[in-house]
Amino acid sequence: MRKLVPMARTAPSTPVPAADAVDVGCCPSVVVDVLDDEEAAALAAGFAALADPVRLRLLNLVATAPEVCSCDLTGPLERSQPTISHHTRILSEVGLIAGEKRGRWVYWRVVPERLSQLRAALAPS
Amino acid sequence: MRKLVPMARTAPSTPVPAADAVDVGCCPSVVVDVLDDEEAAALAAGFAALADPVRLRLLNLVATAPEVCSCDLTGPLERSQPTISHHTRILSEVGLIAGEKRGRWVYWRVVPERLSQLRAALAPS
DNA sequence: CCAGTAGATTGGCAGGTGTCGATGCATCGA
DNA sequence: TCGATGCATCGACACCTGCCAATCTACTGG
Repeated sequence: MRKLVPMARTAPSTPVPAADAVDVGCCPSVVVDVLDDEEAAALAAGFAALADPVRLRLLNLVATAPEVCSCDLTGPLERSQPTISHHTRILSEVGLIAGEKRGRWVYWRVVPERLSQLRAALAPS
Repeated sequence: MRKLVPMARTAPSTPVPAADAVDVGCCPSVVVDVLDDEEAAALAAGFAALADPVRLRLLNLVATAPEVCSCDLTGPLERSQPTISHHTRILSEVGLIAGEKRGRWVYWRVVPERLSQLRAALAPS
C-alpha cells in the first residue's frame, strides 16, 4: 500500500456511491455498475464466446443473412465440420445464436437481444 | 451441401450487397459489415481481454474511479501481485486501460474510446 | 549509499481451448 | 429397406491461459 499520493485521487473504498441501484435489471455495465463475482463471470462467459476469430466470422455470416445453414459455414470459414459444430455450439450456449433443425439441416440466426446485452455492458451510461 | 431448401432463404453468396462500404472507417461491426480474417482477429483479441472475470472486475474498479493504483487492486480482486500485473498488462496491451507511473506507483485509467470501439462492433447499425 | 517498497518478469504447473479424424445418430431419397 | 447426407459426439493432440512463488528492477527515504 501507499502512504501518500503525489496527486489527489478519490478513495478506492468509495468508487461510486450507489450506481448499482440504477441498474436496468437486465444488463450490468462494466463502466457504471459495481460488478460482483457472479456478474463478472456471466459477462466473461459471453465475451469468451466472442474471443475467437472463427466464431466472430461465423457470427458475422449468420448476422448478415436472415439465416444460415451449418453446411454453408464450413466453406467460408475453412474449418472442418466438427469444428464448425463446436463453434455453433459455443455461440448457441451463450445465447448469441439460435438454431432450428429443418429436415437434415440446421439453420442458425442471431439473437439480437443477447448481443445488445453484451453491448450494454460496455456502455458508459 | 444441400440441393433444395424447405424454406426460401437468401443465397449465402450474397450476404449483404455493399455494407462494408458504409463502414465508419474505424470500427467494423460484426452485425452489419463483412469481416475478413484480420478484422476478426483484431476484434477477437479485444474481446479475449474481456473474457475473464478477474479482468472484468479489474476494469470495473478502474472504470468506476478516476484512476486506480495497482496496489489497490490486489485487495479487492483477491489475487497475487504478479497476477494483477499480468491482467493489467493484458488489458493495457489491447488498449482498454492506460497506466501512468508516478513515483513508485502505477495509476490506471480506462480508455473509453477503445471501449466504444468494441461496443460498436456489436451494434446492429 | 543503502534498506525498503511497488511493480514487472520468469518459471512452472494445472486446466482450458481449437482443431481434426473417426464414429454415431437421425433424416431424406430411391 | 438401404445407401447417402448433414450434424453431433468422442478421442487425441498441440497450444494457450490463469495462477503463484521466487526473483529482478526501479524508485523513495533516510
